Order: sequence, then C-alpha cells, then structure tokens
Amino acid sequence: MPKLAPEIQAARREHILAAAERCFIDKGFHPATMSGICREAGVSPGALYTYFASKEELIAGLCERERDRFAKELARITETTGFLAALQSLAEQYCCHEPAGKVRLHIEIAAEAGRNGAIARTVREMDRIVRESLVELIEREKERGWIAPQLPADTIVRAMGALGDGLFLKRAIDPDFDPKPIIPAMMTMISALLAPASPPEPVAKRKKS
Amino acid sequence: MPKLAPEIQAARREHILAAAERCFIDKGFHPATMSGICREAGVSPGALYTYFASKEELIAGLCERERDRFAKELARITETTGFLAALQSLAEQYCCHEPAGKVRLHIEIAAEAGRNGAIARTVREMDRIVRESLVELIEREKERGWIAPQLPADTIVRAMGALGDGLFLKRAIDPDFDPKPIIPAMMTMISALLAPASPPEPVAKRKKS
Amino acid sequence: MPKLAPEIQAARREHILAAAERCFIDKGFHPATMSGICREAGVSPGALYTYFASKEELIAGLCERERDRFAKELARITETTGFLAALQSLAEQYCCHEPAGKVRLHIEIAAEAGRNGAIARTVREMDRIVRESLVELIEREKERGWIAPQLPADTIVRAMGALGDGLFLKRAIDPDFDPKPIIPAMMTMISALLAPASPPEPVAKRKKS
Amino acid sequence: MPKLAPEIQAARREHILAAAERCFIDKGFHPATMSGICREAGVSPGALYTYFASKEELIAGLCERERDRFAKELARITETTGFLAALQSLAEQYCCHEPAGKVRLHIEIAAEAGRNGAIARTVREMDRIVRESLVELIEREKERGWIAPQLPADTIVRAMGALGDGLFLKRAIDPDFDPKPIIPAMMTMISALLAPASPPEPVAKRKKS
DNA sequence: CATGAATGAGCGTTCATTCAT
DNA sequence: GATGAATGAACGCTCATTCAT
Repeated sequence: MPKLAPEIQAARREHILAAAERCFIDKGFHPATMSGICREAGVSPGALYTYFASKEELIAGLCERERDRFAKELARITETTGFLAALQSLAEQYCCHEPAGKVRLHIEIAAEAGRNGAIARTVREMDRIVRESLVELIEREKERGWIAPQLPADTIVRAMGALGDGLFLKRAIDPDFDPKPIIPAMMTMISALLAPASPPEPVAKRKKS
Repeated sequence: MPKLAPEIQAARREHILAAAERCFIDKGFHPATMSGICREAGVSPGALYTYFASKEELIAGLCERERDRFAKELARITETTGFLAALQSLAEQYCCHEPAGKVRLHIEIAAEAGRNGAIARTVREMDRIVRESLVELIEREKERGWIAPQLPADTIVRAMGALGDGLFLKRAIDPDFDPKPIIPAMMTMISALLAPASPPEPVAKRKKS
Repeated sequence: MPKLAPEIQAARREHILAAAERCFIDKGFHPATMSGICREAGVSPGALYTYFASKEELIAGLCERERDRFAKELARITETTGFLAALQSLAEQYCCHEPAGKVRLHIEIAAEAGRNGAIARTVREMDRIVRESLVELIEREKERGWIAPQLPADTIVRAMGALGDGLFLKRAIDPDFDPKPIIPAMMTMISALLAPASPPEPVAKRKKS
Repeated sequence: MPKLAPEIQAARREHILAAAERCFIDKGFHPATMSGICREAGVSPGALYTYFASKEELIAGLCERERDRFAKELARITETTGFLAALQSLAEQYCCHEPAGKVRLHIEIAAEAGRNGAIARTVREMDRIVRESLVELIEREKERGWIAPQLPADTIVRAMGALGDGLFLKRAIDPDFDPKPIIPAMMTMISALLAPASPPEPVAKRKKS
C-alpha cells in the first residue's frame, strides 16, 4: 500500500485531534479513554496509534495545536491593528466568547503542565509568543509617543496576562461567570500601566484635565 | 476498640488528607491511586474507606479543607489589618510563598471543578468568602475616606482576584516563575482601581503632585 | 464479667438468626454481608462472632433452625390428626401460605446444600424427619384398613414429597404463582397412590362404583 | 485482527459459557470469581469482557443457554413421539441421567431467579415452553381418545411439572439420591391424572385385568 | 463480654496498548 | 496501512474477620 499523501495524513491527524478535544473537554485528560476517542473519531485503535504513539503524545499534540492556533490568531490580530485594539480583540475572543469547554480545556492543560514537561514547554512557548507579540506592539506605541509606561513592556505584558489568565480560571470554575462587568475595571488597570498620552477611545474616560 | 474519640477521628482524617494531598500534588487527582495514598498514609484501604467513602469524597474533602484553611487564614488577616496590608499579606502568602505543589493542587482543583459539581460549589464558596471579606475591607476604607474608587467594591475585588488567580496559573505552569518583578505593576493597577487619597506606602511612588 | 445466663444467650442467638434470615431472604447467602446482618440485628460484629464463629456457621445455624422449627410444627400436626388431614395442613401451610421470602430461602438452602456438606446433612435430616413422620402415619392408616396402597409407604411419601418440593420451586421462581388450581390434580395423584377405601372427603370424586 | 467471523465469535462465547458453567457448578454463582472463570476458559479478563459485559450478564447468558438447549431438546423429543414416550424420555434424561452438577446448577438458577428479574424471566419462559409443548401433546392424545383426563391439560402439566421439579430438588440436595424407586409411584400418579383408555405400555402393570 | 476500627486479600472491572490478520 | 480482538497489570473498592480497648 503506498504511503498516504501527507495532506491526507495531516487531515486525519487533525480529525483525531478534534475528536480527542471533544472527549477531553467532556471528561478531562485522564478519565477520557482512548477507545472513547476512537469512537468519537470513527477510527480504530490501531489507526489512531499510527498517528499518535501514546495517549500522552495525543495530549501533547492537542496542546501544540492550541499553541499553533493561538499563535496564528495572534499574528492575524497584531498584524493589522494597534495595541489597544489588539488587546480588546483578544480579551473579547479569549476571555468572553471562547466556549466554556475550551476554557476548561486550557485549565486542564495548565494542570497537566504541572506534571508533564513536554506540555509545560508547549504552554510556556505559547505564553512566550503572546508576550513577545504584545511587547513588540507596546514598544511600537511607545516609540510613537502614544503611551508612556513607567515599567518595562515585558512586566506590563505579564501583569496584563495574569489578568487575562485569571479571568480564564474564573470561567473554568463557574461557567455562568460573566466577565463583562469587570471589563471597565480591567481597562482602568491597564490604562494605569500604559499611561496613554490621551484617553484612548475604547476605554472609559478616567480622569479629565 | 470502642468508639474513637472525635478528636482522634479528626486527626486520623487529617492525616489521611495530608497523605492524599502529597499524592495528588505528585500525580494529579486521577493518576493518583487509592493504594498509593494508603501507602503514603500508612493505612489500610479498609481504614481509609471508613473515613472517606470514595476517591471522589476524598478529593472533595481535600477541597473543603483548602477552603476552610483559607477562610481561617483570611479571617486572621482581615481581622487585624487594613485593606492594603491585608492585600499585601495575601499576595505574599498565596502568590509568592505558597509552595509550588500547593499552587498546582489549586489548578488541579479548578480543572476538577469544571466537571464535578460538588467541587465547583466548594471552590465558588471559597471565592465568595474571599470576595466578601475584601469587599468589606474596601467599604471600611472608603468610609474612612482613605480611598475613593470609581467602581463598585465587588467589581474591584473581582478584578483584583483575577490578577491573583492569574499569578497562580502562571506559577502552576512554570515553577520557576517569579512573581516579584510584576508586583509593582500589580500595585499600580490596584492603586488605579482604588484611587487612594494619598500614595499608599507599599506602592512605588508613581507620579508626583 | 459473669457468664451470660443461657436463656439470654439463646435469645440473643435467636435474635441474630432472625436478623440474618431477613438479610439472607433479601439478598441471598453470599451477597448478604455480615455487617448488614449486624446492622439489622443491632449488634456489633464482635458480639455476633461470639455467637457464630463464621458466616458459614451462621448459615448452618439458620438451616438448623428451619429444620427444628419444621420438625416441631410437623410433630404438632401429626400428633393430633390423621394422614390426609395432616397432609392437607402441611400443603396449605408450606405450599400456599408460606411467605415468598421463606420459600426462596429454602431454595437458597437447597442450592447451598449442593456445595456445603454440613448444610446438606441438615437438609437431609429435615427430609428424613418428614418422611418418617408421614410413613408412620400411612402405616397407621393402612393398619386401620382405611387405605390400601400398592407401593411401600416410603416410596409413596417420597413421591408426595417431590410434589410438594416442586411446588416450592415454582413459588420461588414466580412469586405470583398460585398453587391453588393444581390442588385437585395433586389430590387425584395422591389418592391414586393411597387407594383409599372410600373416596376421602377433600378429594374430588374420582371413580364411580 | 479484523472482525472475527460470527461463528468463531459464537464458538468463543460458548467456550466461555462452558468454562463459567464448570465454575458455577463448582462454587455457585456468587463465590465463583471472574478470574477463576478466565483461568478455566484460558482467556484474559479483557477478552471475557468483550463477550459478556458483566458477571451478571454471564450468569444470564448461561441461563439463556440452558433455556435454549432445553427448548431444542424438547422440540426434538416431542416431534417424534407421543405424550407418554416423551414424558418417559424427559424423566429419564432430566431427572435421572442429568449429571449432578447440572442439576445443582438449575437449583442455583432458581435461587438466583428469586432476586434477579432477568433470570426469573428466562426461567419462566423455559417453564412456559415445556408446559405448552406438553399441553399440546396431551390435547393430541385426548383427540385421539387415548386419554380422558378430568382436568384441564394445563393443570395436569403443571402438576406433573411439579413432580419433576421436586425430583430435581431432591437430587440437588443429595447427589446419591436415586429417583428410580419412585418412578412407579410417579407413573401411578400421572396415570391417575390422564385416565388412559387402556393401561399404557411403558407403565408398570398396576391393577390386574 | 462488647465494641467497632482496622486489616488486607481479593473482588469485578477497566483500558492503554499490541499485533495477527 | 487498517483492523479490532486480545492482553494483563492495575484500578477502586468490599467485607469476613480480628483484637486493642
């Protein structure tokens, strides 16, 4: 039998990852079973094991997929807009509109990262990508004189990242949690860090004069 | 072997919970085994099962213990100090000095809360306790005229909580993560929310006038 | 502590046996648990084990109790009446009015007897007692010329016993089984064995002349 | 290892059932262990569980197998002979020649039926099959004028069934029990129910002329 | 004598993984 | 390459029995 075309291989891999994601969201990494994932994907165990050598690798693959997806999305966003617009877009997408299942999956990944080096590395890389992208955006705005932060861009980004991650955690714990009421507070906090030259539009007017 | 004194029972329970905590930190809730916990606690399975009816109940018991410990610690802190001192104490204790294992355990609990109603309830209750305590402290400071926040105390507390939780998540992912460099940024953010009458001492002097 | 008065001991034993019977009827010998029996009897495991050295002995004790009860009841019946009246009384009591639970317990005992020598002995003894009692009654009637069976009394009794046991089995399998419609058929069969001098009253008129 | 041919699957199932039967006869349903059955069948637990989802299902499967076997055997017997020959054949086969283990197994099944609805249903169905077959045979003989029973065929069959079941029970209790001496008594009883037109051949000469 | 917490072997069952077809 | 039946170690949990108090 001739080797499968790489694009078919990749599609199959993606198909299995999608099925695995559904199972992992539903049950968590450890309670989810390989045969459940096979059923969900409509694939035999033998077939699955030609794409992923073990359950661990499947989990790792899923994490990498998340990282790549996020990186791509982030690139799309940062390419075309300024810092605050990007921030707002990210907040909306990941803290508000992201489906609850996905949110929980990310917490599951974080929990797994605590025990699994490969996953920890993937997650930290994802973190790094976000941070570097945002740092770059901040530096650009700084050069243009639009903001005048008193702290290093990296520190600012880390602090803002913590804010976003915290919202994620809240949503994972309580699927009914609504982040909207907190957004003004977040904007206040972020503005304080950035010290924008003039009140940026999407942020509530904070102090006149 | 007549009925054990309640305090001995409680001590035994606590002893098992401590052993379970070590195992859960080491391996996670699902990969950790009951017989591993028994070994760690130096207890037979039968004995363990007189204190906890199932693995699930053991996990739930651990979460409740965390909630109670935290509530107690929080009460101790808030009783004796003002808002900012309390905040600093909490941040130091839970975001900085908390051992990495404990931090990961809390993320594990959060992941589990996504699928287990009993645990979700415990975690949300823990959250509520923290929020209510801090809201009360804020209101007190407001009355005294020391701060003049523009947003409802509850919103502020939630935003600050997200910040703290985000730091937790970072530490779970990366045990070498050092929250210290971000603390000034956090203080800036919190100050912006609280609008203190005068620059509070523990915060870096940020802008004259 | 002075030895307990024998009558108290016997009462306690009986109390435990009664509780065990309820449990065994409810769940069967093997699925029923010693702690369930303790709960039902309101007795601690330690106390139970001073009366019965093992679960097996408890089961054996229950079987012996059934044997003794049945022997006593049989003696009462055969003492005061003739063969057919005794037969009718026994049939009514054990094939019709005996509660379904008891009936099932006897089948449980029979099943256990197949694997447990002590119980088999008890059950066979019970059988022997019934057979000897009835044989004696038959011989008495024969001497009086009221019946003229063509087969040995023991054979007759065994055949009749099989009939009774068969009804037992049916009731165990189907709690709604009603033995009443079969009674005329049984009477016909038994009459055929006994060849009574004149149509016995409770039996349907069978052959003219 | 692609999909096994259905006949191989069925053979494997049958192989496991046979092993289970040996274990259940040896120890009873509840004391017999799944790993014992696996050992007896030369099969791993996982393999067994692909054929039977639980111990309960294995027991149910065994009961159904008994029902089907018996139905088949019964059909074979009733197809080719008249009522009395069929009866004699059944009595010989099931009351006399059936191995002691099988007999005990049937009592075990009866005991289980008292607590397990699925098994009770199977057993009652088995009963029904026997009854209906024999009722049909009786009706046929009646039409031919060979017998002239005074009672409904169903009642007669039930009474005769009780007789057979009673013999079963006796054999289960006492493996040395020899049903042969009772057979003349049984034939007398059955004859009395059937009222055959002339002394049927296979029955011992009972009354001169 | 009674208590009931403790024991620990062993239960029924699961499931990541393999490999003959 | 795909299949899916098979493996078997290991899981969570039970319960007859014991014995320190």
